[in-house]
Amino acid sequence: MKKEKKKREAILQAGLIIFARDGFYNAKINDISDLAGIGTGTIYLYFENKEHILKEILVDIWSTVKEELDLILGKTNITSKEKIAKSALKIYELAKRKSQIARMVLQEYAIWNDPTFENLSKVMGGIRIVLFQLIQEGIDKNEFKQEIKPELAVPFLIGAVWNFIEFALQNVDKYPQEVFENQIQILVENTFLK
Amino acid sequence: MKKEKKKREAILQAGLIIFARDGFYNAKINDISDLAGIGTGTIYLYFENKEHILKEILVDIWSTVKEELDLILGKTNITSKEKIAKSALKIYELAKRKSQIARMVLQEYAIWNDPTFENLSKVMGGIRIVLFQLIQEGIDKNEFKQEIKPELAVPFLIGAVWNFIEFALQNVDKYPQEVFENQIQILVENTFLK
Amino acid sequence: MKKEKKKREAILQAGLIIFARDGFYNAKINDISDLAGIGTGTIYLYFENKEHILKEILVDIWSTVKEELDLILGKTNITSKEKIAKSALKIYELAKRKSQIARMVLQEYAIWNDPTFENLSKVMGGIRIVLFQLIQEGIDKNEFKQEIKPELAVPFLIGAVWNFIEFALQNVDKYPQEVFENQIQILVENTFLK
Amino acid sequence: MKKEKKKREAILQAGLIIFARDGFYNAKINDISDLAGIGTGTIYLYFENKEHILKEILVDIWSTVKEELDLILGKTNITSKEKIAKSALKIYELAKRKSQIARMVLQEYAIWNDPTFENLSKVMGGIRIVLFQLIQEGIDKNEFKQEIKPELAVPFLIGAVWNFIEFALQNVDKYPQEVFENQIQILVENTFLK
DNA sequence: CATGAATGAGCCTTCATTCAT
DNA sequence: GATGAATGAAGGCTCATTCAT
Repeated sequence: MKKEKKKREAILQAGLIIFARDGFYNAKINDISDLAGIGTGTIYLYFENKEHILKEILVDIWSTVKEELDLILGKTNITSKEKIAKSALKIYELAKRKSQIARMVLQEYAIWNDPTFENLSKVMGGIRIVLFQLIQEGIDKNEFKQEIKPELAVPFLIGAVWNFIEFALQNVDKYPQEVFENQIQILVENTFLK
Repeated sequence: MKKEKKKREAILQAGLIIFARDGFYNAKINDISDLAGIGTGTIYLYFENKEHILKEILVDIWSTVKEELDLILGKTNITSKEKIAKSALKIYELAKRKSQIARMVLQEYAIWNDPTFENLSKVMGGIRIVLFQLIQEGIDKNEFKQEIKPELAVPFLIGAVWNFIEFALQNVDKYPQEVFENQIQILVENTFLK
Repeated sequence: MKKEKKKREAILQAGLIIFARDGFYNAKINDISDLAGIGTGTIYLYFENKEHILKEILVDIWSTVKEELDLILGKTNITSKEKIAKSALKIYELAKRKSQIARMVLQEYAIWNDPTFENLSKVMGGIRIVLFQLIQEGIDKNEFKQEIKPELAVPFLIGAVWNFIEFALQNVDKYPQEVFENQIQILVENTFLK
Repeated sequence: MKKEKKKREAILQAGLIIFARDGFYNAKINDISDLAGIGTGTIYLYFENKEHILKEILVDIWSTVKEELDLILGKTNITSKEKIAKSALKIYELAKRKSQIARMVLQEYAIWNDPTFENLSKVMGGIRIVLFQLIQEGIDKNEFKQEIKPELAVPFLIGAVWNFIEFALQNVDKYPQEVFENQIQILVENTFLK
């Protein structure tokens, strides 16, 4: 990794933590640069402004999510029911593993669709498409209810999983992990089955 | 309606619109007072500060939602499946009727659980309880899947409906209303059925 | 006392207490009107503005002081030494009896000489003149040091007594009253004696 | 002098002038920064807030006074009478030399004892102690009146000198300097002598 | 006369961004 | 490239004063 890349990375890492802790509007650029171990001005060598740091963080995370979903969609040896359950579980696992990241992403939901964040919208759009395909596939294979309209089911599904995760992260100690993993799959599967 | 009430109401109405348009942090107190047709300082005769305006707006809205859910929960002549579908539909209708309000509420999701907003947390907690009871009832009556844990299903359900509405409000022209109403019920019902 | 007078009086009484408690700049007009048991606007029927309330309070108090000093100056059967000691004692007693008033007067020292407070300056000027005459008399009668310049001794004396009182009021419990009374006389007498 | 020090100093200098001209409550931060030739925000790089600027100014000045008094107290080759006279003269000279500073200090008397200004109270306390020792010494050496209680004489003395200076600064042209210097010494000496 | 709700000018402070070194 | 001191626009909030009732 080159030096330049290293500093960009440090800013993103620090931004992640500070944004997650304070939220976008209460996060201070100086806190980010301090945590990143660089000068205040250096931030502006790598990012246009505060918003662009957040944008890139969110794009990174959701890109990872999308990659995982693409893998699942591409599998041929499992049912749609299994695919959709696996997708939910995968997202849950990702969120748990990087709970700090997840928290941040979840809290800044208001920005997901902000038109000024083009790249982000693009990534989010990509995720919606994958999920759309996943659901459509289930319908086509007659595994899922025929009345379901995939384009409307997608936001339903995303909101459900997202808020479930938010809850799970806040109540990490109240239930064994298996319960969370089990429940998210049951609920998601059930949502679409005939 | 007394004069005093009228001015409070004007502030809340204006706050609603400005907060929905700009988000909490970008909303300017002067924009709110201008829109309300009052002086800057007048705001502070009725509200402690900017946060408290938002708080009250959110409490008002969620209180209405809770009242409706209480009514549904209290019915004795319908199945749990119907109750849960009706609940989702009711929330959807409320949101549609006051879409501006809904938008605002949805965007400020980050504040729902903010412990500094006591009253709000209380109302949200109340809603969670009603939904919990609704789901538990379905399980007890053996209408819903026994494996479902209601306390985990609640955030799943809330997130699902909330994000579905967000989507519906953004795509109001793309589908006839019946489709939205139909889909939200199908998806919600399905989530819990055996 | 007529009604009108009564309300003026109430404002002055309340102003006294609030100004003494909070200082001029931190005192709030509403606190004064509340304490006076009248409406906010009523204040402005009797006083031009906040400053004029303070002005009148200070004029009242210093006028009382001046009257007492005039009486002492007019006496013919006592020495100048006794007169000057008696003057200091008198001021001390006045201050003690109305310690709340005194506190206020003392703390707003910065205003004593403010040119915008004409009447006040006039009263203060009157006090200076009385003290001047008192000291001059002592010099003329050869009781006091001939080198003393009365016009310069006056501010010395005023500052001394004033700050002594400030200290006494703050340490009311640490010494018996006789000690304060005794000391103020000794110190003042001594200052001028041959 | 380093750059950093220079800017701090510029703020203190400007604060001095503005506070002296307008008083603490009427002084505007922007006036200070303008006069200091810096940006508004720069003030807050060096001082927590408006109050802290004033605090530091006052501490600086009174510290200088204390140092001078310590020197005088330490002398062994002069009488207590001379010491006390010299102290008063020294303070007078300091005030004259930096009359603008003195004016400011005098006008903000109300803050001298404000408990929120710890450092300042500490310095003022130090001055009181030195004067106490000075007077006690005179009593012990049987130069001063035995009946005098030093702890009560101190506020008397401080108030006297402070108000004398205030007067002197306002009437600088009316008397030759020697008169002021002469009188302050006579009055102070006399106050304590047997 | 009396009221107190309404006003809005004014000010301290913050913090994203810049730029001289 | 890197820095961090400096900037100054912006905005929430206060409170003396007003005026319709």
